[in-house]
Amino acid sequence: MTELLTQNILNHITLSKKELESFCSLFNQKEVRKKHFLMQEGEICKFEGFVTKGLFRVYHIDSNGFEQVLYFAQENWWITDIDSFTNETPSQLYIQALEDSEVLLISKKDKEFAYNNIPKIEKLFRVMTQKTHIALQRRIIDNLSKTADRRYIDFIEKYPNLFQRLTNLQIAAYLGISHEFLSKIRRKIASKK
Amino acid sequence: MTELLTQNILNHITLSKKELESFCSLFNQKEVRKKHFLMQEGEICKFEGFVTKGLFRVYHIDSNGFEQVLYFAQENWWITDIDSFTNETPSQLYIQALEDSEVLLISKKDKEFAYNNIPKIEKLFRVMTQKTHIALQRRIIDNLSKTADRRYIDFIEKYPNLFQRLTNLQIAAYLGISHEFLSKIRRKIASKK
DNA sequence: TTCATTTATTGAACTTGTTCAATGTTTTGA
DNA sequence: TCAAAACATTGAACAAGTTCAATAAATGAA
Repeated sequence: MTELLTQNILNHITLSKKELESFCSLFNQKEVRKKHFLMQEGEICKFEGFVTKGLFRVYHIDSNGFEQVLYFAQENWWITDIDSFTNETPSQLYIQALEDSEVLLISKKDKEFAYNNIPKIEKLFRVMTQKTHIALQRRIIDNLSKTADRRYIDFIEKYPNLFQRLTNLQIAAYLGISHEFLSKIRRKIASKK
Repeated sequence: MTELLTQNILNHITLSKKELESFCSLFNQKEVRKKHFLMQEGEICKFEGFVTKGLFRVYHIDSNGFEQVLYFAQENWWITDIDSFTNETPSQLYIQALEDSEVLLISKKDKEFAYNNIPKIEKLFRVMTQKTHIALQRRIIDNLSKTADRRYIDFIEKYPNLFQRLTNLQIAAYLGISHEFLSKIRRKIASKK
């Protein structure tokens, strides 16, 4: 059940079998059915999660009612609202399952316990946060410098697997364009082939 | 010389005087004159820096020759290319002083030394990276959901101090719009008052 | 299977932002 | 202090992306 999780951890740092077991035992499995929410706006995010099955979207609804997707999380991805979780403030995000899904959740208290009792866990999350940080920086530059066509093509190349599993509505909300315009981009690309 | 730095650290975590001194001693001061570069594209970023005086911009030049500003760093801000520094890959960024400036630099080797010998330093950088992570997430959502007028007004409100010190060219490159268009936004705002 | 719901496509009119070129203003360095 | 360079503004033509409304296609639940 925690195979994927242990693999993911060992991909970032080295842990003894004992440390690994101790850390993994802090997680609880949860099933989330398609369209159901792991968290909604206004709640305080009490968990950090690791997806073992299915697919989630993390999104925001702005003052005009438009949805912006911050990221998608499929198997082997971590998921949380780091802002709400860290500062214990009401979240501005929704986390919704786009397929029948399963996550391993760790509570804030248990994560603190891990930080204090398994020193390398501090490093694990520093390294993971750094990686996300790098990805976010790249996305900001891409959003500033690239046209929507280019961002769409890059998305397909970077996440061919997600592309298969997502509707164009979801992809448009990630790229920051209307789904009608995405449709026109798709036509243009198709006609070029 | 390291007063600002110690204050900044104590803002994030608790350290004994000894730990603090030991960590601060790993930094070297460097002056960077206006318009000079702390780092340029293609170099491998060998340092992490803390600005004690002046102002820097961290930016990228895209394939069409346009500049995108990732962030500005004034006094009390940290500065690095975390991607290049972490992965030891050639940087895609420029770091340039916009005023006569001073930074305290720590090398990768000394930072590793600190991680291994002052356990709380691991926590310091985890906490700092988390905060940046949160800020980057907010910026992505803002870039996706807000119009240029709104982003400009928000920028002024959020960084009134930076607004004073920056040219409109720099601000436009941060907002992701042409400086001509920023000029038109400014006229529109001025006429409304 | 079927019918309701969600998703995708299309066109026309519109808004936001860019590009280019010209002109005026401010800063800066010798 | 003064000329050169950098910065800021403006208008006109254009390109990128949105909005709205209509229709078609795919999906899903009973």
